[in-house]
Amino acid sequence: MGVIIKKMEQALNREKPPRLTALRGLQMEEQGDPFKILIGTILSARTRDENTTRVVNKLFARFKTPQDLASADIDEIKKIIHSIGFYNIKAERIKQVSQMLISKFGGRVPSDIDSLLKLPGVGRKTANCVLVYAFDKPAIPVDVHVHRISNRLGLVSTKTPEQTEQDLSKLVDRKLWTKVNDTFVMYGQNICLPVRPNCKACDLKKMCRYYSSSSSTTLASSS
DNA sequence: AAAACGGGGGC
DNA sequence: GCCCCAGTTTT
Repeated sequence: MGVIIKKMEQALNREKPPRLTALRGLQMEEQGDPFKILIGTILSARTRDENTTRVVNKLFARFKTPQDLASADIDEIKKIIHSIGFYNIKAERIKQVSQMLISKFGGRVPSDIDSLLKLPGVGRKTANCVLVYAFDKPAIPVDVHVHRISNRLGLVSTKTPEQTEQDLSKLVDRKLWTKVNDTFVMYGQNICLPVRPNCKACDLKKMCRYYSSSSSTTLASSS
């Protein structure tokens, strides 16, 4: 797995541009704060990341703690995050999450999966993000990119992200559990796209089921 | 199993 | 103008 990640990183560097830095609201200046990781991850669902990062920073400039957000005016929250997708639902949820943190978890973000999954708007992917990024606990957040690429490379053979998570966790060294997410996601955005992936730039063709089963017309053209 | 939530960016 | 996007909840 370490080799795979290294080859992905090399390809990403070689393909110069995208690198969409400052990814995911988890690597902002506020990283390490479980509350901000939790809220930032909830807000990032199904939205482009540069945009979300900006919004998250704006939100935390105004509301810094669960107490702040729990008592915030919902319309002000909505106004701040209005430029991201699903902003209406997300505003309600992050306020509810903050309230529940206070009422059920002593104002702190819980560090076990069962408690995290009780929070509104928190599913497996978000819960695992909090576990591994905020608490350095074993967890593999499986989003569409991790799921797709793991299957294309034959690391797993699964239908659901849950299965992928389970199978991957047996395969991956604990040290790499955050890297799998970080690297696969960037690779998925920039090279191993859902459709017309840039296989020309990829050094993993030899082990790739998608590549070996694709005709040249389904791959991205070079010119 | 499928629909619904959704504004912004790429083309 | 059309299509897609670091999911989760509800039907």
